[in-house]
Amino acid sequence: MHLLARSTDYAVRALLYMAPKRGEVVSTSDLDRDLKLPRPFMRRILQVLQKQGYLSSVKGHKGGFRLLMAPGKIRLIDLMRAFQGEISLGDCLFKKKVCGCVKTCPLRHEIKDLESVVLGRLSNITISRLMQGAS
Amino acid sequence: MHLLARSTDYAVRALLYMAPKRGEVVSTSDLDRDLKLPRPFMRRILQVLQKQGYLSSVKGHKGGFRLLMAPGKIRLIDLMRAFQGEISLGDCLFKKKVCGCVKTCPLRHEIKDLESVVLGRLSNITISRLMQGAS
DNA sequence: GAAAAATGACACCATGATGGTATCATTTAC
DNA sequence: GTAAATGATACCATCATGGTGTCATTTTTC
Repeated sequence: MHLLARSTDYAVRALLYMAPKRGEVVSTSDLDRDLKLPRPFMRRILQVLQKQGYLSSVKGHKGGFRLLMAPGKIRLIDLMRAFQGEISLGDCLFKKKVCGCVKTCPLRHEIKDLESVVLGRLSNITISRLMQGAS
Repeated sequence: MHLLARSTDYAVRALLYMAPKRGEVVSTSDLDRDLKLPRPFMRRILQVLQKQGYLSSVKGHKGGFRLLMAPGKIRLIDLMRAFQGEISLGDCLFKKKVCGCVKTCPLRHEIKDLESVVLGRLSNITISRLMQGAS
């Protein structure tokens, strides 16, 4: 059971790498050289981060990506959503087929409860907080 | 992202079904008739529950399973472990390949933290508690 | 102007976990 | 003896994930 997908993890690493270099253009090659992550996969991830507004892209030779958002505003939960979809521990596994017991299902209730706890904590984890934590 | 696998969910349903019938023998057919879950899959699940000591089995005609353990002692976390393996949100995704930063990895630390919270709450959820919650 | 180095946009593939089925042997009530 | 159950497994289909590859376009640099 992985809470974080690899893609999310890679994204975090990339952002942690770029955070101190704010304003600078960082290319996939830079990431590849320093972080040793699978390059084409990383490219895809950076493109997502760009579309989500975390990065701006610079095309052409000497191009790359630039960090747009303040590290304190980049929340882990949002990255997870971008790469893994909505985080819902508590969705009923059965779409109307089995249960019917939407209201009464005790499991659903307990897990939904837990979910809000998890989401709450994940919301507090930001890139800048992770940067501090690395010390 | 599913915290609970379907197998775990089925197991819970089966146990909730059997709990009020304690002492009685319940067969796969009974479960099948009343809970409308995929029968051969259910069989496999009951066998696991038996091997784990939750149920005893009665072979032959009119056979089935009998609930052994008190509903208050059956914890969701243990069922999850039985059907989904060890619940570890925080394992590093990379086995020595990428990181090296075992101590410093900030993500790892934060998630491990969250993990203990989740495990703690899951440990408190028992079958009997779910029975009450259904009211 | 041409080559090099970058992103944009996809299509594609391999693998593993999960959900689910099927089969055959054995046991036991009637 | 037959029906109805479990024991034990082998098997299969589907899907999410991780990862690769390709082609077009852009832009710097010479």
